[in-house]
Amino acid sequence: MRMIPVGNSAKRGRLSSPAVDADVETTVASRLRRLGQRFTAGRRALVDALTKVDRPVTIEEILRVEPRLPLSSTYRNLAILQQAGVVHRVSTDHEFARFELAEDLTDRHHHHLVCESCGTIEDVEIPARLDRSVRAALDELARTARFRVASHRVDAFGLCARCAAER
Amino acid sequence: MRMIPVGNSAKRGRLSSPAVDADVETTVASRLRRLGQRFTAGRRALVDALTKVDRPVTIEEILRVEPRLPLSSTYRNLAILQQAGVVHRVSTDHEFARFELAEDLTDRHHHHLVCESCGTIEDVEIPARLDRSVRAALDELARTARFRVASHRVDAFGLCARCAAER
DNA sequence: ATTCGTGCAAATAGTTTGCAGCAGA
DNA sequence: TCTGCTGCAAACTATTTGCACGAAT
Repeated sequence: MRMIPVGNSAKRGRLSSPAVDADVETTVASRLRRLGQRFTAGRRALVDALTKVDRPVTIEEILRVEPRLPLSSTYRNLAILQQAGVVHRVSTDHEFARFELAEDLTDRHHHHLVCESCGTIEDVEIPARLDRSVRAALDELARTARFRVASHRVDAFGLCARCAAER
Repeated sequence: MRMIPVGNSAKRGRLSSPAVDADVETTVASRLRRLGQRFTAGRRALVDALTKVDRPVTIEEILRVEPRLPLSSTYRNLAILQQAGVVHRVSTDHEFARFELAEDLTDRHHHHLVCESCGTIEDVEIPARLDRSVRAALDELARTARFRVASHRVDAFGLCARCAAER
């Protein structure tokens, strides 16, 4: 398993300190409270870790950043945070599940470049107008199937720069 | 069986008979041969089962249709067929992996309506022009990340008609 | 004090693999 | 005949859960 540099999101005014955006903290706390759940240190560490990386990460990657977190609590807390709408689980063809912060916490509707070789996922933003067209088309098709669309996903699969170089 | 007519090239008529299209048989056989693999009865049964259902199915669903297939051989053969480019593995947020025939065998570039409640997936076709726009936009974004796009995916998540009714 | 979270260890479950026999080219 | 496919059972591994202790309200 290779080391992946933990890059910081180029978001305006984002802290580079270990602390999480106070805004995000408040939102997370209130969403947890809504479920009768507490915003404990372990959960804060998870949100922290996910804030620092701007792409979906595996549990292993999270534990590499936060080695003090026990495996079982991490699974349990990611599930809770997912229920609270704070974390989004991204399914992949690779062996490990990946997690990211929910879009409404990052204010960045994005899509994914999924490397079929190493499983790494990069975030990208497609033009808003195109995204709206996709959504409209899906809504229209869903109508025929009486399917209720909640969200959509546009992903690209292929080879990341690193894996392409290794060939 | 939901067909949504769209301006996509519907080159070949679909059979409604239980047997697999002879065309598909030939293609599958040759792709297997390319890997030094045989087109055995078990593999034929798998292709058969996937041809009959027009959506990604779980192993359990396959075995319900073809109960004579042993579990381990099914996993092994699906992996082989995937390598041969005959079968495509669809990753989901649900517990089971799902499989479908490769698009170039069905001549139907399609996308998915994924039910977040029961995990069932329906196929839909979005307008070809929109699909091309999506692809172009992803190619453009990928250029920046030096990512090589091989394929893309446009999926909708929500509630299928059946699950929506149960609420 | 009581409820909820934690962390270890053990269990679960989808998937993979070793191996002996069988079958297709 | 000779590889390679099959099918059973056993192994593997990501994830989940039971339980007793600790923390927060």
